[in-house]
Amino acid sequence: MSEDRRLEVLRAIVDDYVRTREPVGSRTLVERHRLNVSPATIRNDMAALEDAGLIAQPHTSAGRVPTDKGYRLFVDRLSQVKPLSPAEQRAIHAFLEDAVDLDDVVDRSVRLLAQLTHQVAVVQYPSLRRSALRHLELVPMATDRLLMVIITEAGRVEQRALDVPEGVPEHTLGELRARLNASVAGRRLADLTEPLDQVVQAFPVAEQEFVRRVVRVLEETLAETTEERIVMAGTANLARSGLDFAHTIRPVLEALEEQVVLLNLLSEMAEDAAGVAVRIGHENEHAGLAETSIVAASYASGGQPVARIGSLGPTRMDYAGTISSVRAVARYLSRILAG
Amino acid sequence: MSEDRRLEVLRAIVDDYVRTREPVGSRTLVERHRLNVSPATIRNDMAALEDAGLIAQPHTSAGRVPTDKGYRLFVDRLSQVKPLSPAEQRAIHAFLEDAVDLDDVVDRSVRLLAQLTHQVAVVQYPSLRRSALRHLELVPMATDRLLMVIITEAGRVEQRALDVPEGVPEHTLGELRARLNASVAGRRLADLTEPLDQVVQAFPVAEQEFVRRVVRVLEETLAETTEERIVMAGTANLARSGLDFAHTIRPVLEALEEQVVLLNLLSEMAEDAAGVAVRIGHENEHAGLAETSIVAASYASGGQPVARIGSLGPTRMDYAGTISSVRAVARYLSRILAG
DNA sequence: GGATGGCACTCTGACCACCCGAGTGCTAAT
DNA sequence: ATTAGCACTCGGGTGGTCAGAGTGCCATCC
Repeated sequence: MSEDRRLEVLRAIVDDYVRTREPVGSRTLVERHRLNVSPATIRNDMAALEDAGLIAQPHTSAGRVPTDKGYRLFVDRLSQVKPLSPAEQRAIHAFLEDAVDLDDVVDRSVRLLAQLTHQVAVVQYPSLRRSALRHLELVPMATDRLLMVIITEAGRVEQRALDVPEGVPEHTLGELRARLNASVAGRRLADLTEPLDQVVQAFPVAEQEFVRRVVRVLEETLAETTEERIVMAGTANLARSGLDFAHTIRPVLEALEEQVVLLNLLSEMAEDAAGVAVRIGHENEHAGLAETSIVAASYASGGQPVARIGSLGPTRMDYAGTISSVRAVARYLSRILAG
Repeated sequence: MSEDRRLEVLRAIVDDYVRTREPVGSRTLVERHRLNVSPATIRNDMAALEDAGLIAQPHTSAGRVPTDKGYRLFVDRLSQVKPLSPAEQRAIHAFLEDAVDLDDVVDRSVRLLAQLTHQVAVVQYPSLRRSALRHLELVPMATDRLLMVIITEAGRVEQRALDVPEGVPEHTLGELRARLNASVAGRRLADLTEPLDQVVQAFPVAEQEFVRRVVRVLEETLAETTEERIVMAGTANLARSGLDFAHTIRPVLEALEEQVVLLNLLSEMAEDAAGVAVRIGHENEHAGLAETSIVAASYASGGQPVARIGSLGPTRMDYAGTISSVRAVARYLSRILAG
């Protein structure tokens, strides 16, 4: 009983099942794929695959269906990349290139990915923490209130109001603004503690309390993870693949409404050598996502990965195609943000 | 044949059908509601209601179901307000009050409304156009590039980058900033054209081109409707009421993904005396929403209505309850934004 | 003239029995 | 190790029957 053929059978089962959504039996398998052995032989292989927990039958006397474990092995060892056509590549690039600002880039990316994969697409906004800073502004709103505006290399703009002691002179503010910009520009949060300390020291002791407060708010804002945002598109595609879910798509929709769930998920996922991460069915902690798989990849801004994008659908998905699409969009997204 | 009783019968049919999701027949109707007449009488009334297009039967020998027109009449003349309990009112207020900024307020509002109505809730961000401005900032990003930050009374912050001629002196920028703030603060877009004109005139001719450009970008940004944003919650509730839709919830999800559709819808809807607008089934232009009803109300900031919130569900919905909830949330939202 | 009781008619949905086909596992032969 | 053959299982489709809920209509009553 050849090990190779067994894996070939698994691959064939996954292919067929993904295409037809029907449990696949031994006869149809030998007919559709050119395995030059008899159905009986395949049955033996299937029995072995079932023992190994890679496939299962929904009920006696039905064909076989891949299990999560089966899909996992398929993804890790059997699926071959399905490169996008040059036309598709051009289309992606052209579409993203027309974006006018960061919001627009993110919006276009997520729609694009949803359309390419026919699934639910999610895009995480560039993390403040991991982004390099471009500019920082302090705007007086009242005598005792400042607005801090932070602009990152990726184009993200974040603002935060803070209370300050009354009567800080305008020139102090101006100096602080200048020094802060000189020390933060082009740096990321991790490299910021020391330069910011130096900024504080540069001021006379009497003003240090005020400066320290500003610096602390800046650090807090950058470190804060609650500001992580996600956008989503293609939820309607879930309804189309509704038949792939045991009962309803409700638990999935519920999980998707909890942005926290998605954010955790995306950040937990470990990427393989090719830069793509895949979570299959029950590998997801969240119960509502037990029947869904997620394909994710990081994108970069200024050379550094700053956030992730992903595609989510039923475990019965076209993994090869989805992986290609996710990777392609991530790559073009990085390219746009770099330019 | 009394007209009054006929309407009473319609009301009973709507009540029953909303509660049970089953076509309601003459016998069960007299049993459940204390109409002291015989089923045969009700049948006659039903025939009349059907002639008037207010109810219909899914198939011969089934009970009756309200039509869109029937719901419409019910909403306009028959439904009585269902005030929220004081406990609910307090809960709403307390929940919204804890919000830390505008994003948070909007986010909480939409979740709250989804939970109260068990339907899909949408909240439109305060319109820039209709909001009063609080502050305006000009931040130099490069020698030939400015960032304009606009802050509204409602707390919305909007930014826009613009190219400017090289070498505008710092003091010109400072003066422009001061003059702009003096002339826009507390005003809305409609009242802005003339003051802005005066700002332009206040500068020497040589600098007017630059100033004019800044002013034009400001006006554009405020006028632009593409920046209108919507947030949504409770899509999972659609799955629960999936049985209320002819086939799948897909067209509904698709419509919801097109923010433009929702924005148009919300802005088209005309509010009645009580400040609530209702669109029922086919009254919606969009085909995907032909089986859904929408209840919307405006909320205000600084005395002026600035945007809308709404609740969307199957036509077979609890109109009285939904209307109360939408109105309550809109009112508390206005209160929070005023404080 | 509106309300009612009676009656014949219709349609749906549940239940049931049945059978066909696809698929399996096992065993014996190659 | 592969294969052919065979007995077995199970789901799903087909068709028939039946009860129930509901209707429309007509004659009758107040």
